[in-house]
Amino acid sequence: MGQSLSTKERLTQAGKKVIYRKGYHSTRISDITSEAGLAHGTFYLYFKSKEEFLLEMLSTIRKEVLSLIERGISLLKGGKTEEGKELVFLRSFELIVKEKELAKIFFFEAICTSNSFQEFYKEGKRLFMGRLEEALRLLGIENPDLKAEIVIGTARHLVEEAILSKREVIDRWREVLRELGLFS
Amino acid sequence: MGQSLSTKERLTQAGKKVIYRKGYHSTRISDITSEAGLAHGTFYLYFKSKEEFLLEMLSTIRKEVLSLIERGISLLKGGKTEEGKELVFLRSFELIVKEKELAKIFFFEAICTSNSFQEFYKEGKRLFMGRLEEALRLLGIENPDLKAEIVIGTARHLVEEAILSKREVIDRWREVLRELGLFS
Amino acid sequence: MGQSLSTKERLTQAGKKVIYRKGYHSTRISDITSEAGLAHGTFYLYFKSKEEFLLEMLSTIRKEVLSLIERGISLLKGGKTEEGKELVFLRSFELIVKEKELAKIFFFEAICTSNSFQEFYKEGKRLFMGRLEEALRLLGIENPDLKAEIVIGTARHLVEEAILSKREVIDRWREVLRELGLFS
Amino acid sequence: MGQSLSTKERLTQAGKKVIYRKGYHSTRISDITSEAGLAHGTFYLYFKSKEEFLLEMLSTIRKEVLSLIERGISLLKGGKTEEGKELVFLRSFELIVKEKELAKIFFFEAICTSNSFQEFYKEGKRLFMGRLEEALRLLGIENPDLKAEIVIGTARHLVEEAILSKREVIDRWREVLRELGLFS
DNA sequence: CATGAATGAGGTTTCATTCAT
DNA sequence: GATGAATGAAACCTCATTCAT
Repeated sequence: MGQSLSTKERLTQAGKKVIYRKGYHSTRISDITSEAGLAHGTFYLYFKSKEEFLLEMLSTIRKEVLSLIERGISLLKGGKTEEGKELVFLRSFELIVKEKELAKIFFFEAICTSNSFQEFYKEGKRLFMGRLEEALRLLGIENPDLKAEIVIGTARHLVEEAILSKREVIDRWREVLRELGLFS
Repeated sequence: MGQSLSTKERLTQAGKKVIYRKGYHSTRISDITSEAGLAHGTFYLYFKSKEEFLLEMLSTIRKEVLSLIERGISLLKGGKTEEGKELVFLRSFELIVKEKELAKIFFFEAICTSNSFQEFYKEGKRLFMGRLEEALRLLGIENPDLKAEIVIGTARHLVEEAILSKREVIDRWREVLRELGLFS
Repeated sequence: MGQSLSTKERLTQAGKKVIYRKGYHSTRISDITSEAGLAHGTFYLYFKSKEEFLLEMLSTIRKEVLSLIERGISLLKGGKTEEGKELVFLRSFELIVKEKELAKIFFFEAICTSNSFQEFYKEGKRLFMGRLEEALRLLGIENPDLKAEIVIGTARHLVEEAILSKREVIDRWREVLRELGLFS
Repeated sequence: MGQSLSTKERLTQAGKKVIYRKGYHSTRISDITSEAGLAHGTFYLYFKSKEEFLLEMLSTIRKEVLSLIERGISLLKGGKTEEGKELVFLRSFELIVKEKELAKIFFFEAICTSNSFQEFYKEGKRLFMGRLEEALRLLGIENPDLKAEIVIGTARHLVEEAILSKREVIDRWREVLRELGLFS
């Protein structure tokens, strides 16, 4: 921290940026390395292949969001309802929107790259949904499984709007949560 | 039915099938033609390029769904509330789920193929949302624009489940509509 | 004559026109047939292949010009000097310029198509040169072989100007002949 | 010499050789690379496309000959008549004949490849002619523009003989120049 | 650690030619 | 004779990956 980034991190940052801009398929390894100011071959010192690189990007965002939600659930379990809700429903959403480069990669590149990435995406979605349902249950919401689907669907829709149309969606998301009776 | 299809239709059907299975990027023209039992070059008698082929697939599903919704809106305007709701909220959803090959192409290939396809997708989404909002307004629903976002997001989520996880989602969709106060 | 053209002739005329415009390599058989208002396959009822078609074009112009020159030489031999010179040096040049479509094909497509066409071109050139030298000898010109090379080279250059730059070259050609002491 | 050539140079040399032998259209990129002992893809590290490669070949010869003539003209302007004539009329011709591979590409491939190459050829010819006329004017020759056309046409004819029929033409060219009163 | 030249498999597209009607 | 749908060989070009320095 404060330190100049490691070579691997430079590649990751560059890849995030370039893939966000051009999409995974149109991004060449040399785009990433030249964005990072490194030689083409350097890429392969840190990643086995382009696919593995994508997987690393995807894991990052998946892990970050999940851990946020899990911390929220711990709070809920500890009786800190407001703080928990905040993390589970707001902070996690804001994180995704803030990390729109990674989010775009997760939501829009994962499915159409290959079947193994599709699996990765599905697994991620299942994990999100499970946590969400648990949170809703802890909050005593009726039909938590159904509500979870509505929440996750609408969230995804707004994230899409943020990414594809650069729309501001944070406030809208609060409205949605209010409408669904999850926030007041 | 039972009639032999035109060559173009054979290509379209084959393409739909193969792209659904392998994804647009992994599908080679020769995959499509050999699935159709035709020679490689035949493809180019009917489509200018692989991209144009994709566009045709995308247009098909977009047009079909939109026209269904529009017919529903006409009914709503004509006072036939129940029939209208049926078309706008149920039949259109069922159509998408039935045409899951095309739907997958629309929802998952459009965004990550090239910017022009992304625009096509965005335009489609805008059109869907506009119609949906209109329908909700005709039904006297409060906050029709907000509701439209929730509806479209959740619908998309369930379609994704149907496509990626082969989950049965028709009944679930009815539950969602009921939960949102749109059906009884 | 006066009759509508035969199918074969329609193809030939169309080919002449299209190849002049687009060049032999860029011209597709279907360009020729559609210019002629015929079906694609019809081409192959009259020509064995695209190459044979080119050969026929090339033969046409070669034959026409040679026969003109030969008639001129006959006149020279019969003592009709002025009429002979007229044919050999002027009419033949004018014919080539008038038939610029065929001339372009002969001069610019023959060499770079394949080795057999190169041979055809070389043979044509040898024939032209032989006749020209004979004519010059009949006229009692000194160094007829050398003069023939100068005449043929300059003629070709002006034809090129006419074809590539649409320059008017008939008068210029007369000046050249005068400069070379062949006309007064 | 004896030094190993750069990769780009190896490709250029190989291309020159192969195109001379087979013609531009019949030459595949892989012919060039395998002649150079390199992999197919290497070609595209040094040239954007087959067309750009051709352009480079064409530029080379055009530039070389023009610079020779321009040096000759400088000499003429400086009063060094004999040395200037030598460069303008003899050395430049010899250079073209020596570089017959490139000359063939310039004279026979440029015209029939595409319109942009045709333009390149026409521009080259215009430049040659302009210089030649200037030289003739500096030498006090009458009708320099007409003479320039005769000189350029005949030169081109002899170059063609050298290339297509492997004829020895240097001495013949001297005869031509003498016949035209440009050398003694 | 880093470099970047070289590799070559693989995909899209074109179009001369055939042939059943 | 005429048609035009279908064929499939070839050629261009890209780019992930390797490896000698």
